[in-house]
Amino acid sequence: MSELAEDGTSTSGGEAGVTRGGRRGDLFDPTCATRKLLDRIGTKWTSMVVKVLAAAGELRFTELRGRIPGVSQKMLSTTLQNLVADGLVARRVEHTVPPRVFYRLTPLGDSLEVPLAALREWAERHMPEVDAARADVRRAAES
Amino acid sequence: MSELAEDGTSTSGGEAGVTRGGRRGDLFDPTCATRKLLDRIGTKWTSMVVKVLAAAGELRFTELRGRIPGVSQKMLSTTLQNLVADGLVARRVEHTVPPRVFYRLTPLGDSLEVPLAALREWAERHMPEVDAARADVRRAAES
DNA sequence: CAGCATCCCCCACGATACTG
DNA sequence: CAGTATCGTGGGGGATGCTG
Repeated sequence: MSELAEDGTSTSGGEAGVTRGGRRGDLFDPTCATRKLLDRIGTKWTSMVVKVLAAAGELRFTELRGRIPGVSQKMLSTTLQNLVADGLVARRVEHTVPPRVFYRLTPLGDSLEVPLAALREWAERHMPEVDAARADVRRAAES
Repeated sequence: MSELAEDGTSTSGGEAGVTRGGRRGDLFDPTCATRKLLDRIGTKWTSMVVKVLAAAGELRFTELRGRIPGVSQKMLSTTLQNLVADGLVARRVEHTVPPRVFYRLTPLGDSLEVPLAALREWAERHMPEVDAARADVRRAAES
């Protein structure tokens, strides 16, 4: 297994620093697959959508909304579009009146659910410790 | 980084008072330990720092910088502070001239590395499929 | 060397309104 | 019902300069 796969990116160098005047279509990409993935699942609702779909199998837009408290329809829509574009979620439309749209995980999405579930388990198991550590630091900083 | 200090504890004279703007009804989902975690590791450099520290054991600030292409001093500093505050990274200072500061994973941080590595493996294995799906969608949208 | 302080840009996200 | 279009904002994050 290869580790440290990321190449240099050459952030410093001749061609960087165009940032200030405004640049078009740049690619700042370090080709780090993990970071790209984390950028995706790190967006606020993505992991939750995946989780809910993994648990429920197939859901309609509104059902999804109902199971994800606090999400706006815009963000749910955007999140789903991204997931569909990424090939993680399949979208099925029934052209009735009113229309019904179903979402479910693709096999790829299902395979992502595995490491994601592991992360969830870690979170539920260890986040209390993290919070305790934070509280600790806060107290130390105040005195 | 996300917030986390919703408890006021305004030490009169301190700098609490996050109340500006007044957010109502936050704290929705009970299952969002995961989301909090993803907010953390979803920040641009966190997972990379954890990875590098997991591989190297203990590193100084500059060494860390050298192994994470593209990171700015400010963001590395911020990231490390958060990781230390979260109890995932330990900070050790040698009060010499010039000073030397070492960072290494705590046992807690090490335990996080496990699911994180699983996620990395998924990414390296399946991100090509994700990218292919994206390209596919693009082509479909163009015609 | 390690790291704050400052400025500023960009974009994820929320609220609201409208459509097929 | 299942979205799109538009506007506004907070804060993540890059660049640069200064300090102990």
